Amino acid sequence: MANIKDVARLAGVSPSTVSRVVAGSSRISPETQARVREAMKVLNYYPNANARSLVRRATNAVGVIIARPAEQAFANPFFPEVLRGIGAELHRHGYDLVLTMTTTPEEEHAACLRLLKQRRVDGVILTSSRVHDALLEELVAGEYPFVLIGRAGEGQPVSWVNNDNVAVGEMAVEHLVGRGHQRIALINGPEELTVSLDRRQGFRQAMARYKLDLPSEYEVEGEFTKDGGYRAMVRLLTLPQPPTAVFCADDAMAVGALMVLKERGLTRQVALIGVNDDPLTALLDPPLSTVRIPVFDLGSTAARLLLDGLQHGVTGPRQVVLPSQLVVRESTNWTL
Amino acid sequence: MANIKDVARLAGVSPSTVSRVVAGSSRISPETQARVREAMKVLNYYPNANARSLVRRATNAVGVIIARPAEQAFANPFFPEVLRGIGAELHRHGYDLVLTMTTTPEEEHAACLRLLKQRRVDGVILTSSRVHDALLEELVAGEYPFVLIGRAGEGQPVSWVNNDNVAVGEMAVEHLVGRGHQRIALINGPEELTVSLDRRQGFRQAMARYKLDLPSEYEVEGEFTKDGGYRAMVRLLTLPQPPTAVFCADDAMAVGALMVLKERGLTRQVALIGVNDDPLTALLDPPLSTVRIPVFDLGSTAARLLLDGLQHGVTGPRQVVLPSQLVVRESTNWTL
DNA sequence: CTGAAAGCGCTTACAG
DNA sequence: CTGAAAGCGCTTACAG
Repeated sequence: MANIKDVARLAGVSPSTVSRVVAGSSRISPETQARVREAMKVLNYYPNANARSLVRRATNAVGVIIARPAEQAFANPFFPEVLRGIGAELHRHGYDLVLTMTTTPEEEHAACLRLLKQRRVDGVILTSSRVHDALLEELVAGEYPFVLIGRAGEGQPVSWVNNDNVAVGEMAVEHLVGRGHQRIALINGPEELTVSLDRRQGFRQAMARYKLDLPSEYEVEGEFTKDGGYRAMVRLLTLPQPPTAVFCADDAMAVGALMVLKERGLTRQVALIGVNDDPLTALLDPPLSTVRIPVFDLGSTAARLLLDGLQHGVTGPRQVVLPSQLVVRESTNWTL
Repeated sequence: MANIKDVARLAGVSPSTVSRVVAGSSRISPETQARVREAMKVLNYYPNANARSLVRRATNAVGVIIARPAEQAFANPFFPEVLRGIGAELHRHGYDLVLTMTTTPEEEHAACLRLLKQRRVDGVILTSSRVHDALLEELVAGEYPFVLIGRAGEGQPVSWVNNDNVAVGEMAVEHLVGRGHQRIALINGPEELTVSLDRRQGFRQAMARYKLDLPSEYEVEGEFTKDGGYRAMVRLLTLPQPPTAVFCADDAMAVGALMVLKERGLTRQVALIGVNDDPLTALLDPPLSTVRIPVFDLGSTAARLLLDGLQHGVTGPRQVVLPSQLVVRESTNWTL
């Protein structure tokens, strides 16, 4: 493969000059530029990014970490879609995306540092946000550029992009109350995730606002999967006073919950609403109501925040909250 | 950040020795090893992968190209799942994954060469296979290590992993014939993709074997999306003799086709079978029959083939075909 | 078993 | 406007 010396020789200039032409430096005469470009084309020259990284101390690559138990990684359309958003924005700015999929927080931690310190990516995007996260503190302490999809703790100097998860919980409850429900339960995701905490907070706030009774058995926790939703719904139905409506903190869970209702012929007895707007849930019987999250935008915005820092030196933590939207379908579109 | 000289100084050895310890070279005395390891730990040393790549002429990174019109990229669970398979295998061997998403063949071509020649990834995995592909020829000519998910043309010296798409088409028809159908149509994907050609070939072969009439209007082509399936089904239903069963070359298309049937109350008049086993299609009404593709395994096998070449110098093109499996559900589980 | 030296392919002050 | 030189952080024959 041709290197910069080959090009220089063919063009009759020094390697420095070739480097300047590649970099688009202004102080090169048009004739020299033309000769160099011609030589580059003849030799089909691509500058070696690794050599360049070494001296520039920048790789033009961003690390993305998807942290989820393997089985769940992509069962849920959230991750592919967020990746698409990130990829689109990185691509627009000529950055490459180094993808790492991890299953435990420890693995995530190690992978992230390896990416930054060994692979030397210019920054990192984390796609899961946990409540206590040693990784965040290490990244802050090391002054590594990174953006979190989700949110950090109050006052932590971290850049993040989140959707309004508290509002998501509130919207769901408001909608259900509007349909006449009073006994409303929550099937929530793992409580070490901020997304679960926030949706629950919104749920509780709205329940309190409407002065609705909220027995502790009405809040069930499970995995962000069909199975998690299935098991949770089974438990809710064993209660002496089962709920008439259930807010599921994720569409996959809502699908699992729906399976229980269908098996027992209860689909029109218990209202069901999820979160995410997974494309296929609209086609279920009944079509699932949901709160639509701007997943692509979460990804592209995270990438944009990161690149603003890397390219334009935009400094200091920035936080962005994107709005979500209620989508009413048959699973809740009836009055108690 | 600490570099190899810092470690050497602290351990009281030369950089060469540190390098050998990092590489796990055998000819270093245990005492020296211990001192070096201690220094590495104290300084929290990570070797700079870019510097290493430069001299080793290997990056320990593999490029993965997902080539699909943006909207479809991940609507279909194929890509996330194949990525998971690739990622798992790469991770096991300490390779990083550089992900590139492209929309046109030209973009794919350029991105692929950039990855290999500029970013210097050690090899590439292509996840879409087209019928005439200039890229393949360039990769072969350049002797770049790569593996295709799908297949190349007959006799092309290319490594690939594919599922048995001809058998997929045959299985679908056999199943439908077993249920008493004679008027069977095909809703196929874009014909520039080998996957579409092969499924169609299987479809045709089986139709011929059973001596069934196959008017040209019974083969409709569309995008691998819900919309594509929707439009194709509408066309089939305008025929004077509409089919009693339809083989859709992809689950997303089958879902679109199902929407048409539901709108017209024809779900029990026309049998429907898809391909892929998208998790949610089992929950539709009626649950969709399908042919299950081992998508994760396609990804992990592709990565394994590539790494066999990179790590163990396994040379020469190799081809692997993975079996698919008929999954019968309500959408076809009735007799005409 | 260990070190000094050369070199991987670039970029970038410095000098002219 | 252009070039010679030093250096980015490693690895690896070569020598001992």
